[in-house]
Amino acid sequence: MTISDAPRFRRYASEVRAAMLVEAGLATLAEGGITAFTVDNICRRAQASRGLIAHHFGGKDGLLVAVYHAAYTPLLADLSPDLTLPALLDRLFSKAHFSRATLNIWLALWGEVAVNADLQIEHRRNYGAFRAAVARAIVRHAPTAAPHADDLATALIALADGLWLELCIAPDLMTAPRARQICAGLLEPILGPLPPLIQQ
Amino acid sequence: MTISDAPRFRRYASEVRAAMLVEAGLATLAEGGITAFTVDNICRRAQASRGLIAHHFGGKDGLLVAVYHAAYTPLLADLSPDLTLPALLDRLFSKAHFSRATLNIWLALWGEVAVNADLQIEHRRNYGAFRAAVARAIVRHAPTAAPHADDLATALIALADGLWLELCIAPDLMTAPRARQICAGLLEPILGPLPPLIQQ
DNA sequence: GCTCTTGTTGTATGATTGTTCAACAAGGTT
DNA sequence: AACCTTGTTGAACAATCATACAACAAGAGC
Repeated sequence: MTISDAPRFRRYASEVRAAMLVEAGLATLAEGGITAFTVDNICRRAQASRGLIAHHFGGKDGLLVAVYHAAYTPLLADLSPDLTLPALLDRLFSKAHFSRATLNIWLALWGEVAVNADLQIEHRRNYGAFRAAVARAIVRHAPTAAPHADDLATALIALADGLWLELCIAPDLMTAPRARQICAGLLEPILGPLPPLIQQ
Repeated sequence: MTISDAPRFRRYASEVRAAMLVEAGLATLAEGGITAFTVDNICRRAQASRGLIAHHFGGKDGLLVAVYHAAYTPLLADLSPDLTLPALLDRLFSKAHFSRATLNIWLALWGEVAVNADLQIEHRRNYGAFRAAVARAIVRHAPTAAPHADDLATALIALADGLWLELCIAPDLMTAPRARQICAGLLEPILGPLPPLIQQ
């Protein structure tokens, strides 16, 4: 009878384990919404013990803030000042972002943001940065639209979010390319042609 | 020392009490999101004992479905076939509907719908009826748009939802009239003038 | 191979969750 | 005024929740 001396667990660097927990949190939100966002569920998925969330994030609320950050990261990455409008649309309607899993995560987060003051502050800051980038891209694409750039940026983001929401109702009908097409169809009379850069 | 013989509680007709619980459920969602949607919170708000939710709705899930219905009711009411497009916009961007409280309720519900199969079925049915009415109003307003009526209806609803979502970020900046104006601004190049019928 | 740092475990704890159900009483009917 | 229907109560229950913390051990440095 041999007693296994294989390590009972593995030690990770703090940032690595934190990232694993955030990833598990995102997956949990995608699968079960905010209701499923429990310490047990997340730690089970991350294959870690319950104590780790408190240890790395101070508690469940801390992890939720980190998860929120992680959700926003791909949208805010590489927002260079000379990002073109078609490139921005490509990003908004990419398969990775315009997906059911990502939508579920955002719906769960929005429901919390609407009601949680701390998340709200963070939300406004991130959203503000994103809208500013959209407005810049609009002006760059159609300088004459500059006076209404803010309204147009708001409308563009609203359209993207609303079409995205459509995935809740008809995930098979509302594909990313079709959403992009509908969005461009409404903007082109005002902003000129907005061809896709990448064929999906 | 007198012992009060005032009734310890009041009996309501089944439908009346059910409506009271639904109302309390809506208020709870508006205030605290889906996380606050608990039997205790709702019954406390409705000034009823805990057993009543099970008695009238079979359980918490049953109440949630009823609450979902109640949230959709004002949107689906009076969708007569000859509803005009400006009148429809007036409804979507009315102060009662385009409000923070209503948005919070919907964000909480969407987060659940995304993840709950029963709610999803109900959601698709209601949403389908609503979009059909929007498409009818579009064709009625601009018959030449008939071939793209479905896409336009989708886009219109998406815009309304997305602008509504803006209340999460800047409740003071995004007013109902401004949202209506932005929405009309995008649709008018395609559908012609869409003046508000009612001055808010 | 020893030590020391620190990431990790898992139990204990108390609060809160949704559901059940037997007892109760409000209020109309007779 | 006695009765009966049925809406209502609230305690009991098991399950689940987030957190705290003392014991543990992985693995790098020596």
